[in-house]
Amino acid sequence: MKTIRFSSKPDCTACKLHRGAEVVGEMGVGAVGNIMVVGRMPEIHGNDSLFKDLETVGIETEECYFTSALKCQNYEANIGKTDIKMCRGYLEAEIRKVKPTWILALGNEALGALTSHSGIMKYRGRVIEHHSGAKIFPTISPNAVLRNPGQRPSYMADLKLFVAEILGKDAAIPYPKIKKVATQRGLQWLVQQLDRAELLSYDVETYSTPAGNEWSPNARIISLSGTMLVDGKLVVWALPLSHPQSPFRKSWRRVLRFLAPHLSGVPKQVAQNGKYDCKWLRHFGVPMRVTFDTMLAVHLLDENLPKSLKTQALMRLGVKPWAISTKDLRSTELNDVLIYNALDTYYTYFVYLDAKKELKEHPRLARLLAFLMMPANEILIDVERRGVWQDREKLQTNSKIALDMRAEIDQKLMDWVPDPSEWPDHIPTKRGRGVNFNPSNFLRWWLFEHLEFPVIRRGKEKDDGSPGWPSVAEDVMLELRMNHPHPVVDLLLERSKWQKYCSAFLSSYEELLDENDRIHTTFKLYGTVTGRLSSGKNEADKITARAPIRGVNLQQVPRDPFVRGLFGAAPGFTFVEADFSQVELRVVAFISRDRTMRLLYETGQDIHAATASWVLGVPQSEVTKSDRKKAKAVNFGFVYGMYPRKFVYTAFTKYDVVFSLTEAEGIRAAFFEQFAGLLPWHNRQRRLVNEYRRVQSPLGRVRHLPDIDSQNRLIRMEAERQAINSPVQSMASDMTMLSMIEIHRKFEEMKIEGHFISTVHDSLLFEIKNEHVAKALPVIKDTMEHLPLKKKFGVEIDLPIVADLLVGKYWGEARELSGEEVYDYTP
DNA sequence: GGCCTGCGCGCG
DNA sequence: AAAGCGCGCGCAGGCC
Repeated sequence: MKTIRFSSKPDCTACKLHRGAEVVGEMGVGAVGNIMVVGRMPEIHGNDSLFKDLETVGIETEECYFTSALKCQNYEANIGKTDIKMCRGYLEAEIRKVKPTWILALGNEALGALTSHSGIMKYRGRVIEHHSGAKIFPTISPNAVLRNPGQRPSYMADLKLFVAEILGKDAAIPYPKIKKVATQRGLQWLVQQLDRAELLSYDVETYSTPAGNEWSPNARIISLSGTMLVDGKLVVWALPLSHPQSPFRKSWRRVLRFLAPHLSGVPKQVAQNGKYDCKWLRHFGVPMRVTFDTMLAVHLLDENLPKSLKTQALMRLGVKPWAISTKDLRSTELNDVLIYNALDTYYTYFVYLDAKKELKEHPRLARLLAFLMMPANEILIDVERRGVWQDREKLQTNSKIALDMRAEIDQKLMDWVPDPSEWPDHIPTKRGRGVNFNPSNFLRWWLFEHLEFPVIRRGKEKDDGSPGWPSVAEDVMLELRMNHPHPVVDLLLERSKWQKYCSAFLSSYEELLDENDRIHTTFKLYGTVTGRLSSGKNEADKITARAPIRGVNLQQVPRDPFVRGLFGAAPGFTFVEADFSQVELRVVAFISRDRTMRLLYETGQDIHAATASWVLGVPQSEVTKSDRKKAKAVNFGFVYGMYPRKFVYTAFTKYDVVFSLTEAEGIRAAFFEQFAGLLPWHNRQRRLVNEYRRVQSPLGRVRHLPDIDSQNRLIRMEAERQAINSPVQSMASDMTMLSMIEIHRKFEEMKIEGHFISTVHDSLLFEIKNEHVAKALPVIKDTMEHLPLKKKFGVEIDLPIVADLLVGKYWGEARELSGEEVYDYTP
């Protein structure tokens, strides 16, 4: 292999980078005609850890040419586009000489130098053609990975993908023979096969506007595919449905209904993110289930890894991504759609096998999948389909009120706005120079220059080193109200509330409320690193939706009854909210075994009130509701590793109470003296994460924390705090999930007419037929307070767990029940 | 006009 | 010197 070394240009002064540089004009070195690796600065030439990464995925470093986008080594300068441009000539000369077939671009600067594109996170992993004919493959820079090891898994996945692209062929798994089911005889064949199959991995291709919405009038299933295990043999098939070229384009609904019992009768049903496919298939009359979801399994095994089927197939099976070109499947060749659809199920099956094997080595994770994730998934399919009832009239009334309130405030604010002729030209707004009381450049100019309020705080420093925007956040306004009272400040504070209500909540509720006055969300069981659910629109909506879409976030509904009180129970039903009382702190007491905290809970005391009592120095009997709220800040903050400075800030912004730094230090010291078991617990978690680079919850949920290896001390400390918080948050949310599963089962067994309709981390929401409320309440409370944790996970939580029940017509306006009322309920 | 990011803020 | 955790979403600015 011929190698080449360009002579360096130590006297280059083309851009500013040569000034103060450690190395000037250093060119690349390495082999000709094969792979060119382009980093950011010349350090890349001898980067041992990069060499190791490349060797790991099977790239011979002796056969590569190493060079950089910038030829000067200068860590002080702020690198701009012009600097990269000036260096481009050198890089192009190297490319002409080296004639690489592949170029691996590491980081945004390399991407910019090679393609003029910017945004490495967007372009990573895609092949881009260079004008020389070479193929460019961008990914993130190895230095970014060193600074932030959490990026490592996806970085290595990219490198593996790069190798797969170079080799240009798939690895271990043979390409399947796909049976196209397009005739009556084909359907008969499919029925026979399905009836004998022990396992089916399935997937649907769908079309609707907005995307991903099975309720749309134009929603249709384009095709359905499967990979089956029949008598020990794999059978792969694809069924065209509503596609212009499909023989079943007119009868696809009937075809589905015909196949329904045979499809849903297969004992094992595997899918990737199958909740989506189930929602669609159930909507069109096929009662499919998911007995094993590859996405959920993969998420449990490593919550940090990319979970898409393509990535998993690549990482686990070495299969190169398969794809079809266009988004609108109706105008894609039917055969292409079918192949794509079938390959999805085929590779899902192999990912399933691989994930199952891995789960065998992690029995606690396997148990979480079987006892929590899959049952929860099954329940959530119907919960999402059912939706939550809203009072349509109330929504209309309140929407109008909110809009009017905002308009009224705007009008008052206008009194202080000067005539546009007095505005300076430099107000840089793209959308004209209109008045805008949202956080905008107009507002910043108006407040801080025209009205001459002092700048309290600035946002993040900009890339070129200039100071960030003056902040107009709520805490800034609160401080202005205190020290520089002015009607404008009060009005703006009031306005931001109504603005948020209008834009984020009421208007989207109005758009999304369905014809049965119900509003829908999509829950994700793989949306968080701790095991909590996340809630919102579905993925497809986020990408393509322009029109109204289904999917509000049910976990951030303002507690103000003005908004929360819109949600409720449909006529004839009662709304029931069941809250775990202080469940996270009880779990802290359980895990840390702190004696004081345990004693407080064992004797049925209120820990927030207790903390309020000694922080504020008042007897516990005189602790007010707002005192208790302040104490919450103390408890949560310090338990999870908050320090005095931040505590002062949070106490002020979130709880409206002013502490000095000295006071805060005193409170913190007293807190850890009071709960003497907490710091030793913190230290245990720190030791564990440093030793194993991960932590586990008592139920066995794993949080990987690769950032513990960061070279940056602040990032390491962040990982340590996450090691403290994660097991607690995980256990608390798993308790909520288990409650949901158990209560759902009991409702079915006891034939209680009522449904679980939503959850917000430590609370469960139900809609229960009026006549069945009395029967349901004790079931809910007993289940939550006595979860079968011992039976299912071998964990005995030796502390009282308490659930508070609230009953009413609307959420947020429901009445809290006493213990007796739960067991002897009269409406 | 599409797409991305930073910020601020809704919730637990 | 700086140091709660976990989310999703809307707006504005700015790039292409």
